[in-house]
Amino acid sequence: MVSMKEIAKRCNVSIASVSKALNGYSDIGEETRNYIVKTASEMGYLPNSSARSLKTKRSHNIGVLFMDEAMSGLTHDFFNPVLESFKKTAEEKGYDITFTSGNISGQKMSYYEHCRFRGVDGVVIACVDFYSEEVQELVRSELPVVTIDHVFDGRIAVVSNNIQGMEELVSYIYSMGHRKIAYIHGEDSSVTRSRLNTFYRTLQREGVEIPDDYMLTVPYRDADAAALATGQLLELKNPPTCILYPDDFSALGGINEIRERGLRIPQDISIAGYDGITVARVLEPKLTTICQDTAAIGRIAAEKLVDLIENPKTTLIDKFTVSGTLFKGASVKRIDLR
Amino acid sequence: MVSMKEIAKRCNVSIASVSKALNGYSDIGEETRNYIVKTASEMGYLPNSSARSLKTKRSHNIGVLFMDEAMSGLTHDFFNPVLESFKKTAEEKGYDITFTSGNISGQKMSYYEHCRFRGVDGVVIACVDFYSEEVQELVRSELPVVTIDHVFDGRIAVVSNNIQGMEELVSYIYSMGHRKIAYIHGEDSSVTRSRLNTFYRTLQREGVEIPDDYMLTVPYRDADAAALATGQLLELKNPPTCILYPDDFSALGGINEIRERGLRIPQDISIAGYDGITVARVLEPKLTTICQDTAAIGRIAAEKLVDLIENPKTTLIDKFTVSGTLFKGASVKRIDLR
DNA sequence: TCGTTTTCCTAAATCGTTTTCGTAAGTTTA
DNA sequence: TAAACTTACGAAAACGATTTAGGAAAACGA
Repeated sequence: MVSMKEIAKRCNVSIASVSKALNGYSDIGEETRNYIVKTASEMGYLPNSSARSLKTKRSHNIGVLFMDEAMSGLTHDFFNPVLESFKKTAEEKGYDITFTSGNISGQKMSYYEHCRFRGVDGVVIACVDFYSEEVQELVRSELPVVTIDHVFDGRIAVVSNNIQGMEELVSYIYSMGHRKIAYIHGEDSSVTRSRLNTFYRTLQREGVEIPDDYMLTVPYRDADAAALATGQLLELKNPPTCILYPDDFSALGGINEIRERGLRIPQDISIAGYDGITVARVLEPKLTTICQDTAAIGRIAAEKLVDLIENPKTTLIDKFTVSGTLFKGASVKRIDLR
Repeated sequence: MVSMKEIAKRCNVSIASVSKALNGYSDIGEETRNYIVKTASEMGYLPNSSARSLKTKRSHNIGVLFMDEAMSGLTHDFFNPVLESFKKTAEEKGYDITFTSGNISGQKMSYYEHCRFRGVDGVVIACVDFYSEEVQELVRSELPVVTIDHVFDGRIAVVSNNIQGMEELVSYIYSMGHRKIAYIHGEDSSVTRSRLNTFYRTLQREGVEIPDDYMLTVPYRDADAAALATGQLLELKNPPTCILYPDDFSALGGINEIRERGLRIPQDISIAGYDGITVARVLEPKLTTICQDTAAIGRIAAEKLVDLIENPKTTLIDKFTVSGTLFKGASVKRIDLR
């Protein structure tokens, strides 16, 4: 590995001059700089990031904390494109992405310890149990942090606009003539609460009351549970004309159950999902859903985090809301109001 | 940040002793060691990985190189669980995962340069254009490398057993009475060639000849192209009784096309996919497919790479083949042979 | 011509570790 | 009791960069 020292020797200059030439400092002569830069590239020089980090305390590395489980309404199919977009943006700004999980070098570490050990410049948190002690420790720490789909006081958060999304979805379904709308929703989390609240509010505004037995709780992204719940709804004396699911994947489970009972979508019953995962747009009938703007969520999270890292004093600490767009699939039928 | 120096001062010992105590060397007294370890943990000491890497030339960091595009038959839905499993195994062995893409710190770098810059101990390559110059450079380098689903001479590779998988799949379909089997296959790659070859060979052994117009090429993971190709097959004078798809996702496109023409699966036509992605097991009729053992692929890749990193002299350089398992979904009907 | 400023460059300290080598004390052996 | 080992520890040199403080030479102003 060729180091600055060797370049210095070859060029008959000091190491300091090499450093300055290579890093664009001003107090170095034009000729010397060119000469040094040229020989450096000839020698195949590459900076050593460990040495650099050691000295500068900046690693140009961002930690990503996310679990594979379907927590907080952020499902895996949904988070992947978010991470992809985050990675792309971060890389453009010169940062690498490292996963920070529990244990390293054999011994267990907390997330926070792991981050400190690796010397990441900041952390993005998503898809985890935000109430766990470990996450709390990280959020309370001095590290720059951005959270996705969860808001902590005094921390930057990027959240999908569940209020707008749910309102648009429910309004659309209402406008299609549905009045008996059931909602199989995910387990409790800030996302779930926000959607549930908007569901009730939007319908109440239209004067629609939803009976309690139209509301069921299932885990996110659990097709079987969703199928079961769907069966329950279909067996009601007064079944709904439309069923909302916690996410698209769950909706797939619902589709199976509905078809198994010989019913057709949307002729016999309408359904809608949430998220807008890829398969939802491939299947027939195309699923009516709210497409999350995963690219924007990832990009904004990366932009804000890098901004926070590089300009800690002036970066606005706030919640950034990203709106989804309603996809009007064929899974919701227009009902004639007699 | 509390360093060894501070611990040394507090304990009235030398820095060397602290290092020895903390890293389990033998030439340190039992009492001193305990005292040092105790104060270190009291002071909240964490090693500085940059300093350590600088000195030891080992980062305990593994680079992951994979593109989001659907190259080489390794689709995204399929690779995700592989990466997940890889990550888990690597972490258990004390390694972190960093994505190594093209550019860092603003300037463009080749993958190899990026790896050297970050000082990763090894690289796993998957899902990329294995013939690109950049990948070649990496593979020819001195870095420990493991590739997934592609074999380079003198390099460790973990590949899914396409021969066994295809053979099992085709034999099963044959045993269900199908003789007119069409194969919509992916674009050329070593994976595709291996599957194609096995497809022909297996059927030939049974004395079945496949007409050329039963064979169509589409990009991997392109539902629309698969739908188009499906239409083409259905319009043949002598249409097949069963269609094989390059992957499960493509099969979804086929399903749509088939249904749009008023045909039922499997009553009117049988289909089969490849990979065994999650949705394939949720949809009805459940898709007959080869379930890749993604967990094993990721785990073995990580194990081999770590082994290669830690024991370069004795690690077996070889190709490790992981078999998939046939999932007999309802999408293939039994045909009575009259 | 002399002092002042600017330009270009270097020496050296430092970041937090690991690791080699030396040595003093303690222990064993003959 | 002297010689030969062990054991336990420390001093110091790396690793490869960044950065501060300062100095020599050149350029400048009067």
